[in-house]
Amino acid sequence: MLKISELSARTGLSAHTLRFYEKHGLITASDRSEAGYRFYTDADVRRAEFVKTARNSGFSLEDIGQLLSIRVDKLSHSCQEVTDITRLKLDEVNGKIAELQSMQQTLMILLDSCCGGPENATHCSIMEALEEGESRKNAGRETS
Amino acid sequence: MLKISELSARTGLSAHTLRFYEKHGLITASDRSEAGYRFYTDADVRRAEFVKTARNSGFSLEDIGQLLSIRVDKLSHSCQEVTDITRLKLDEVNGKIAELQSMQQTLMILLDSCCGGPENATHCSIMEALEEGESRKNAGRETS
DNA sequence: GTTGACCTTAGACCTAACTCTAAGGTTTAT
DNA sequence: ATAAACCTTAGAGTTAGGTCTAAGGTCAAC
Ligand SMILES: [Zn+2]
Ligand SMILES: [Zn+2]
Ligand SMILES: [Zn+2]
Ligand SMILES: [Zn+2]
Repeated sequence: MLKISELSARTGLSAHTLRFYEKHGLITASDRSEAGYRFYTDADVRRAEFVKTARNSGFSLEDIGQLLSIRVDKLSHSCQEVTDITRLKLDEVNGKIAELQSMQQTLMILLDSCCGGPENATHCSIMEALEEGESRKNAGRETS
Repeated sequence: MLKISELSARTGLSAHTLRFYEKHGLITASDRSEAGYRFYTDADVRRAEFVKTARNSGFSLEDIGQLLSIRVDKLSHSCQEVTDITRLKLDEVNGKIAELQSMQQTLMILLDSCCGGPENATHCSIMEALEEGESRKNAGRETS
C-alpha cells in the first residue's frame, strides 16, 4: 500500500495531478487510512501507469476514461472499440498536423521573402504580405 | 466611418472579437459617436485586415501586437526584428509538428498492431501496449 | 512535546483566444 | 410611440490539463 507521494514518485505524476485524475474518475485510491490518507495497491499502480502511457501517446483524459472502462472489462469490449478510439485520435492528430504544416508553409515563404537585415522595415516584404491579405499567396522578394 | 457591425461584416471578425481585440490593444476605433458607438476609418479597416491575415498565418495576438507596433513606425524598426518574430513562430510551429508526428507514429503503430475486429479485447495488442509503457516501442501484432 | 514532512479538502488560478450574458442606452422604421 | 435592431459595459464562462493556495489535520523523529 503506497501513499500518494509514493505513487507520485513511482509514476512521475505529481500528487496534485493524481488527485486531479481522481476527481475526473481516472484513478481512485483503493483504500483510505482512518485519517483519510489515500492508499494505492499494485493494481492502482498499474492503472496509473496505463494512464500515463496513454497520455504520452496523445490520448485525452476523456479518451483515457474510455480506454480504462474497456480495460476493466475486456470481455465486454471489442478490438473494434479500441481501434475506433485510436483511429479518431489519429485523425485528430493528422488534422492538427495539416493545419500546422499550412502555417509552416506560410511562415517559410514569409521568411524567405525578407532580407532579415538591419535596415528599416519600410520595404519589408513580410509586412507587405500581411498587409495584402490572403489573396496573394506568394510574397514578392525584397529588392535591395 | 463604419460602425462595429459594418467592420465585422467587412473583416469577418465578430463584433465581440473586435471589442476583445480593442481591450487587448490591437484595434482601437478612431472615433466614437456622442452615444459612445465605435466608428472606424479606412485605416482601421486596413489594420483589422492586417490583424486577421497575421492571425491566419499563425501569429499569436501577442506577436501581432509586436508586428503592429512595427507597422505604425517602420522607420524605427528593421527587417531583422520582423524576421525574428517570424522565425520564432516558425520554430514554435516546427516544435508542435514534431510532437504531433511522434504521436502520429505511436498511434499508427498501435492501429497497425490491432486486428480491429469484433472479438473481445482480452487479446488486444493496443491495450497490451498501453499496459507495457514506454519501454517497448513496437507493439507485437495480434495473433489470431 | 514540538518541529517538520506529509496528508486532506474546496476552490482559485493559469494559458489563449475567444464567446456569451446581463442590463441597459440608441437609432430607425413604421 | 413602440418595436426591432443596433450599440455600450463589465464581467462570467468555455476548453484542457493541470497548478497552486489556504487552512487545517496527521505522523514520525528527536
Ligand atoms: Zn529587408
Ligand atoms: Zn523584410
Ligand atoms: Zn483483436
Ligand atoms: Zn486489438
